[in-house]
Amino acid sequence: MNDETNSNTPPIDENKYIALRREKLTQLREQGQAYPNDFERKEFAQELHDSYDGLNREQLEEQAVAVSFAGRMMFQRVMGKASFAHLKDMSGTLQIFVQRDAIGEEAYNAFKQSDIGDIYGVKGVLFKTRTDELTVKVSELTLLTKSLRPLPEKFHGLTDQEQKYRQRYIDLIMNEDSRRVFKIRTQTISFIRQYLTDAGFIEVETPMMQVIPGGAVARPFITHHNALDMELYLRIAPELYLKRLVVGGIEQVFEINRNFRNEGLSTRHNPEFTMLEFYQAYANYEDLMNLTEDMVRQLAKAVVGTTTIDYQGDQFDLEKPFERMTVAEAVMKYNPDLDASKLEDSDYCRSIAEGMHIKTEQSWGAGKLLIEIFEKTAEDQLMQPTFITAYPTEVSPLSRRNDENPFVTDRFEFFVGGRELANGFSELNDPEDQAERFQHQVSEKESGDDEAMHYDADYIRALEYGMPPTAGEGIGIDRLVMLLTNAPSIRDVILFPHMRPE
RNA sequence: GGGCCGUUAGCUCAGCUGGUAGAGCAGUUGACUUUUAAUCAAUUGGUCGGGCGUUCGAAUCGCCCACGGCCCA
Repeated sequence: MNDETNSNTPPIDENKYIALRREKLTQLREQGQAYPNDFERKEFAQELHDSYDGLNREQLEEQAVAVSFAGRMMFQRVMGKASFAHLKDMSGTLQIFVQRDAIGEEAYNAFKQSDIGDIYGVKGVLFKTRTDELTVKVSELTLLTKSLRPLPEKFHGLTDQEQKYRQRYIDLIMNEDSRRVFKIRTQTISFIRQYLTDAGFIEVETPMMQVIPGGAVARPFITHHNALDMELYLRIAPELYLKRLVVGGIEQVFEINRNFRNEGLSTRHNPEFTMLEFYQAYANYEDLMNLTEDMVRQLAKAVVGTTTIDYQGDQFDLEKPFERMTVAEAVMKYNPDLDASKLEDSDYCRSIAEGMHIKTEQSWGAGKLLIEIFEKTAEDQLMQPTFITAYPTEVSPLSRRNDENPFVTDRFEFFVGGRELANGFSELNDPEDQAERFQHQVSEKESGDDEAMHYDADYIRALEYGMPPTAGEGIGIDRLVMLLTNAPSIRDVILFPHMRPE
């Protein structure tokens, strides 16, 4: 960073606490290397607890276990000529016991000057206190990093939502539950990756910057490539690229990566979010429902140890077979007064929708109207794990038509707690049907729907080479993690959620 | 985009119908060689989110703005 950028840096908050710590840092600089990098950390807190918590005082004393341990000081208690402190590392917390007579008067006085948040390396021998807490009796103590900013008070921790999101590092230092959430997130992604790999799927990476944003109905972010002087779109979905790979013979393929959608923010929407998409040739949407059911059930067992999920006051059972019903069945279940035989009649659906104060467009057919009715009256009632099938063709431009009823497609969405977690279908592999559907989307776009899809000519060309019968699915990882961690907002499961600049 | 709520010390929060801004923890100084939200004594600390207005007087009332939270579209 040069001087100019420094001078452009807005001043950040300073206060007397920071000033006092800066003075201590200045002294450290005068005494030598203030930021040493030669401490050799050999043990983690948790492995020491695992190995030695079980031993009694006498056994520990006999073994005289020497350790070299480092961490952030989260707690310090000075009692005259001896002090206790807790050092926290990535794995957990370990107590240290520092005595003047063991490390010398000069070092001990320096230790008394330290602040909560300082990072220490210690060498010493393990012992147990009167209350049987595993503790390092320190023989050598090194201040590795001076902390200049005071941490939140230990009892309440950091509760301010905004600060948790903007300064996630403080949140992670202070809140065990936040660390737990992000650990479960990591474990979730690892589990899924392993599950699919074990099932013969191959993981790939496809473009995040696309010339034609496809694969979903959403508004994209636009960016610009200088050398080529052209607009590019951040992807809204990887779908069309993954299906090109199926054409190319990668018959079972998946990607876990970020999608970007230029839409409003809410507790369920972040502009960038993580999606799993996977495709399997010679499978249909029912195979994928079965796979999803098994994967979600096993995932829950693996990462939270139970298939009974407590979520914001509700309880969901992932053990018993997931319910399955069609869109039309769901609409009738929650609107028993409707005429089931007229749900494919656009005039009928329009009058019902308008009676529900749904804002409709003239161009909408029965399928779109039916989905609006479904979303308004049924979706948020789907609490227990439920697959909804038979989505109207009109709202499923990439899905294969149903053989018996071309009004609907071989598609499902998966709901838990009233929230859509997954969307899958037998893929439309008829290039001529796909071309027509794209054409329909283009006319929607021309009549003002800026979320409608573009015509992707190369994708049609790929299909013309022949894509085997295939089923594909997308699972929203963030929402899945919300469910598993009992998180009320998507921002709680994204390390650095999007915020307006301070 | 609309509605409601919030923004006060480093952190967590009080602050009534307008009258010199408070607590706990943290910090500072001192005591204490097995503490667990340690204890004891003393003590510092504020542009009350920003701006404008009403008023003799505004953290408090009104308007505007910023940021956040929740709900709705």
